[in-house]
Amino acid sequence: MIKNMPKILVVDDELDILEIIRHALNKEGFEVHIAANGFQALEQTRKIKPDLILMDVMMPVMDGMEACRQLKEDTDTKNIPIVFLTARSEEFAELAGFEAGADDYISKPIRPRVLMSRLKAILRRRNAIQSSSHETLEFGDLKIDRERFVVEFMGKSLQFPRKEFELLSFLASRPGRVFSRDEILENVWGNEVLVVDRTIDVHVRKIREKLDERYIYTVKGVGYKFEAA
Amino acid sequence: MIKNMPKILVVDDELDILEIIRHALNKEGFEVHIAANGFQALEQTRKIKPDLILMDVMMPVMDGMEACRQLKEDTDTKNIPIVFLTARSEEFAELAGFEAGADDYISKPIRPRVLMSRLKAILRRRNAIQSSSHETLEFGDLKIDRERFVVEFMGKSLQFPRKEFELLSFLASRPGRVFSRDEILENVWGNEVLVVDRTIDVHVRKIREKLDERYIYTVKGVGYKFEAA
DNA sequence: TGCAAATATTAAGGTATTGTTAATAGCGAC
DNA sequence: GTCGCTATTAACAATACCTTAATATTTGCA
Repeated sequence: MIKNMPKILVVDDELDILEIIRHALNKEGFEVHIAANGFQALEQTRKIKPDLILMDVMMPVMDGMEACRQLKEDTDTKNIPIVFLTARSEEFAELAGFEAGADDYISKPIRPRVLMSRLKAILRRRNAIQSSSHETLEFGDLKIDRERFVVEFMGKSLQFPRKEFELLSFLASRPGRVFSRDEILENVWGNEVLVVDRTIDVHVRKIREKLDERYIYTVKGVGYKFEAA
Repeated sequence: MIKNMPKILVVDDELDILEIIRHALNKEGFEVHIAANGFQALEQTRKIKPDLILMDVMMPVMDGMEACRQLKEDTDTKNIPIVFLTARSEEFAELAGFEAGADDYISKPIRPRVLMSRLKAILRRRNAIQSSSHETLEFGDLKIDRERFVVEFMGKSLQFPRKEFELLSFLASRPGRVFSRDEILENVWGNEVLVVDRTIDVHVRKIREKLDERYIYTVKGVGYKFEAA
């Protein structure tokens, strides 16, 4: 029902600013979490896995720069974009933030419109279709074109629904390898899905129909695999 | 596997800023060389033939403007794009910079994402210009003339509104490739627009009307694609 | 063989995504 | 200013999709 809105962690020691930003972001539909210093930011980040962190540079306990550095060192968090809030004309701070791995910064005083458009621009970037998975997979008379989102089977071009395509594409990315339902859910549905695993069976059914009952095989008690033979 | 990364020469007399920029560019995979003034910049340029020069305007020994002028006079170096770093509201300096042959300038304070995207854009443009960036695209009875901003469809010449043209043109620039709405926003609307993504749908509607419901196809849950078939 | 567990299958409902229209705001030309 | 065109948004409709639940079938094993 409720769409999966981006989670944003806002970090600032000034409570009123925190509140203002929180409110503004909430209104846009973001899921907002807060922290009051760098240390809390680290904790929160590990807990909630935000899609983006908006962080003040100057803070007690642990400043933004240091928090940023630590987050960028951790494999689990280094890909989370970090946007710094800086006082105007803190040029050096900005450049240093850049070095620490920040993705952007926004000068105070904060203009809501600007804030929004920056955040959205950054988030948009991550929503680009993963370029790494753009190779087309070929197996005899089956071709999975990840660029066109099209499956070609025995000469015919088939439009697969998204989940079916992703599922097939995932399994076919490692032919022969058996994936458990849990692995499939992890990879095709994502981390926080609330889906019964019988759902996979249904998608498998549909795919098998379209592909003449070939390619996807059940390994009972284990999971599914893709096999070209 | 190691790609031939662009060489960038960074010229600034402030060593700490130089270091930070160097580090940041390195992280993006550029091969970075440095110089501390205009004179060194000339030397370095002749030696390493950088793909792009990022240069402060204000420097001792030889300022950026003068260095730029000299580089643009030399046949060997005049095609190397030069980007100036200028203090905020040095409008005059910017104008003078263009006169001196600069390709772009970036105002301090430097915004990381802006810096990167400008540099990449310039490098991209350079690569693109030689090949084919705004040639006219042809697909059977559809012709997209990017020079005249005109679409010819089944013999008739149609004047598309700007956004519709840009959208069609963008999708058609990589036929078959599916673009997510976010990618489309990023590329057609630009970096910092604040536009609801349903806007795309409306433009798509209008384009489809004009093109007889052909060419633009929806991939549900993913995005849109252009297909000539 | 028969039983239990795992997987298949089907159809139906709810939901997310897109389609479409119309209203509004903005911009430029005259 | 007014007219006309474009861009954007909002609101509603349409539909493709995903998921589930209920039931059937298969498989492994006692």
